[in-house]
Amino acid sequence: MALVTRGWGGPADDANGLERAPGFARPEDAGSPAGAASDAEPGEDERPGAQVDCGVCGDKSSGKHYGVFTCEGCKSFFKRSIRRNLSYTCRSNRDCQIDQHHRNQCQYCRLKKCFRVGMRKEGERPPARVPSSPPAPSALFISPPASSSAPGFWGPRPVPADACGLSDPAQVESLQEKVQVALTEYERAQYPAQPQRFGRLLLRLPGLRAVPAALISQLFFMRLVGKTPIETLLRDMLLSGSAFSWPYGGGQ
Amino acid sequence: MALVTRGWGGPADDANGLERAPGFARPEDAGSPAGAASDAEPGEDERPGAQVDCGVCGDKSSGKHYGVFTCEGCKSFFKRSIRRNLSYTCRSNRDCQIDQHHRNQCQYCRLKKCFRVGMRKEGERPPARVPSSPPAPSALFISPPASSSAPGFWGPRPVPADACGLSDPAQVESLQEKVQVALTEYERAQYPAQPQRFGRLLLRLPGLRAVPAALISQLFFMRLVGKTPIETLLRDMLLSGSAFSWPYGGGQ
DNA sequence: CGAGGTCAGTGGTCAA
DNA sequence: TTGACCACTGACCTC
Ligand SMILES: [Zn+2]
Ligand SMILES: [Zn+2]
Ligand SMILES: [Zn+2]
Ligand SMILES: [Zn+2]
Repeated sequence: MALVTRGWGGPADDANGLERAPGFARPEDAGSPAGAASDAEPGEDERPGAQVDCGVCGDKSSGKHYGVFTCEGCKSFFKRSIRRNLSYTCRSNRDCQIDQHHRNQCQYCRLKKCFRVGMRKEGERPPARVPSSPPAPSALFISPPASSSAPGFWGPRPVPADACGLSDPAQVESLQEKVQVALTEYERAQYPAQPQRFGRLLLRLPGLRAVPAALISQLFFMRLVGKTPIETLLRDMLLSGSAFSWPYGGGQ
Repeated sequence: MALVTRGWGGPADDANGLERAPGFARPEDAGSPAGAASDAEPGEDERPGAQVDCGVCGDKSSGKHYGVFTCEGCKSFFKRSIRRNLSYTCRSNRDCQIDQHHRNQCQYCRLKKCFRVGMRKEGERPPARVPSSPPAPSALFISPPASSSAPGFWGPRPVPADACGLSDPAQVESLQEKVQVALTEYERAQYPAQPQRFGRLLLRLPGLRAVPAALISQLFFMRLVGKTPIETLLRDMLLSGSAFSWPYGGGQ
């Protein structure tokens, strides 16, 4: 089984995967020419009366889940991965076959396939009643509610003195606020009974600022992203949007 | 997600109950600032033409249901609860935030809010347009959204060094958090389009702490409360609850 | 308009 | 950790 770590952005790798159906493309189709994983037959989308197969593993689907027809297993797997922000690692070459009998062999490739066929956490078009609704609306930028481990957070007003190469205060401030808002939403969603959490967390920042960034980085990010400089990671995340791919997290 | 039990005939366990708002809402267990997103009152303003929000969770309402403007979700939830006589139990302190994104976190508090804003089966209080309920909601601590200038707010962790006569850190912290939560709700209600406001405000605190309390007091509170020491004012406010009367309520 | 019903989709559960 | 199972939710529909 694949190694597991917390915090992720998407499965990743070359696949830069996640590039959802660009503009207009049947979400189902995605499943086929995945180069590596080819199983679910694209063609047979919906025959009246015929059950649609799981877009991820080809098993019998139990309906549409997270935007795609999938089986109960893939639905639960995706749910758990999203919910707990799990991150997996492939022991092969990230091109493991994902079908009904092998879907549990590699979590990394299974999750990757989930994204590839278009599964998304929720934000978009959840039920979409009556209308056959195929107009695949923007698939770009899922605008994820922030990764739970919430990296990229810094200081209040002034640009941190030890920040490297930052120059545009307004831009920096804007980014900081985006992250703060994301954290607000996350906390409210995860701890609705503790409305004071966000305030408490925020007021820890000034104190944390007194700790050298290098030390913070080592204490908090080392286990998560290995020796990759957090600055590099953040830059990549911000620039690549949802297509971002995490470097390998060292074993947990 | 609150525990559920069938049939709530037995008034036995406190756990359930949720005494309906008989006649005119009883203050409900005071304490709880409960209300989340703009805790709307039954009276509620309703401008013709303007969309009214759900009185329970703040989501868009789809019309009046069971006597109150509510969304489809709260309407169905209330219907199911009443019809099947469901009884829920809160896992926290019965003061969970109920808004569009948290309404499913605690059924107990959701139903409680339904009753509080005036939802009822049907045979009761018809269109009774009479705002018979405005009688000062709850006597104790209206827990109003805090005056915008938000006095009484201080520092993060440690009791301010220049605070006079404070001795119980836990108590102080508890009060600070109450004020912070109040400010959160106020900001959310007043500036729904600026979710970052609270964070920005909170992060000003560390900087403000560097300014001598006496100066702060003079700059911010002088015009508001004259020469009355702010400490005295706060003490009186906290001790007298809603019965408190401002020195001379300086102009706006 | 609003009460009432419907059911695809979601979330939680818990043996295996 | 997986996934079969089932209660709950809420957008939509009918009356
Ligand atoms: Zn599957
Ligand atoms: Zn693999
Ligand atoms: Zn509602
Ligand atoms: Zn509750």
